[in-house]
Amino acid sequence: MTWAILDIENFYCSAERVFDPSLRGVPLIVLSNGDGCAIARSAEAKALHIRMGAPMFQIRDVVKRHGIQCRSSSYELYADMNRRFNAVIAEFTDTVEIYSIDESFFRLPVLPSGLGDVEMAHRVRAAVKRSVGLPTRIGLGPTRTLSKVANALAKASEKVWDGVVDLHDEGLRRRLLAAWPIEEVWGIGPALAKRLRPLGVRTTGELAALPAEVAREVGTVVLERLVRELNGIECSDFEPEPAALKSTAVTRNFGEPVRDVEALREAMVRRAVRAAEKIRNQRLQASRLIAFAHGSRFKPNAPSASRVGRLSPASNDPRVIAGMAGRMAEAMFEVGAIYTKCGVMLEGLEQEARGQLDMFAAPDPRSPKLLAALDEINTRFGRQTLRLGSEGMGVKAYDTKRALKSPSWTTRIDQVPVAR
DNA sequence: TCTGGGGTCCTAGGACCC
DNA sequence: TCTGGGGTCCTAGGACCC
Repeated sequence: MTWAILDIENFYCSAERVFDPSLRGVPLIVLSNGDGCAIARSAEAKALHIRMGAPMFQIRDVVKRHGIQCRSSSYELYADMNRRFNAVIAEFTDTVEIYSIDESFFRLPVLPSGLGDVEMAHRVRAAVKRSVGLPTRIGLGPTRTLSKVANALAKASEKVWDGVVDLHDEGLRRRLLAAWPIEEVWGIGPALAKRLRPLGVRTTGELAALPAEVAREVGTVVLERLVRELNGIECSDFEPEPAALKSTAVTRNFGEPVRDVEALREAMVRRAVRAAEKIRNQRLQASRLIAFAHGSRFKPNAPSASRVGRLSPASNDPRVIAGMAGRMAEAMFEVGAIYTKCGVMLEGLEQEARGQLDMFAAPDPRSPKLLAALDEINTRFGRQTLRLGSEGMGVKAYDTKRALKSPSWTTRIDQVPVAR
């Protein structure tokens, strides 16, 4: 069996280009929430040395000089494009594992077609290009980790490989891994690379040769498994079902810094309401709530505070969750402090209690119907149609800015592209 | 002036129990 | 001065991912 991973080239940029041809062939960057920094770059923008995560205020000159196109991120569009390309992969195989917004693992051989893996990979790429309009690369190997290395190699030398690398052949593998730096390997971050360097481990070939005990000592079982996988030994099975969400968070920078307790509480409540909505969508409830607020991490003496609370019984009721988060915001607020970000995290997620609720635990037996009505109204008429009084009304200075957002091409009927 | 958001896994250490 | 040996559960923090 073969592991394959398909990733979309410069995903957010490529997704923007599908519906806006004027963005094709020109340098393009997609910005983080609040239009703060570049989180996706087209090949042309990379050629102009725009770094991943570069803050806008630092690259403004280059952007202007070279006419680099900028877009705010449109997560609805990217999520929709993600559904589309996964549907195409699913035409070839019933073993698709969505790994991230722009990558999916799947297994080959896909169908008894008589074609080799590499040939099939090219077919999948062509189908995604034709049906969805997105450019891709595919890595193949006997384990997930090796397919990720193969994918990275395909990315690094586009011209040499034509978008598909297969690391099954041991000779080829030895040769390529010997020249591949460990920092580029899935699972090796800066800290691990730093600990491996003194041991003389700099290339992926050297990493693969590390004895298991040493790997475990330097890293953890995670590194030990990684080394095994580099040697072609599978350490993880195919996961047919997406794993249940264990925690979720809604955290945002403020559009304008916050200095008063009312604004902090209201912003916190808005995030809490959104977090509660997210877990209701998945029929989950939370047993732990963490609220935090802090100032700029680039400024000394910036405020930073958080509070942890237990939700007992577990809940997904915005009145409960936002109530607690709002009280926490008031409790952590310091007079004179300047806050630039706050957020709410929900943990200990479990399946929603179905059927009869505990009559002593449930504050209000009408709640399930009320929440269902809330979600239905907000789905039909738009988020925030029905809201808590404590959320406040209208757009506030602290709300995140998204000045450069493209139209909602695929998710708003009044904004679908028109062909003339 | 201006620097993203959202996840997972692992380990160590404390609390608590018998 | 002496003061066990586990087990489990929880939490905080580090490291990694995209």
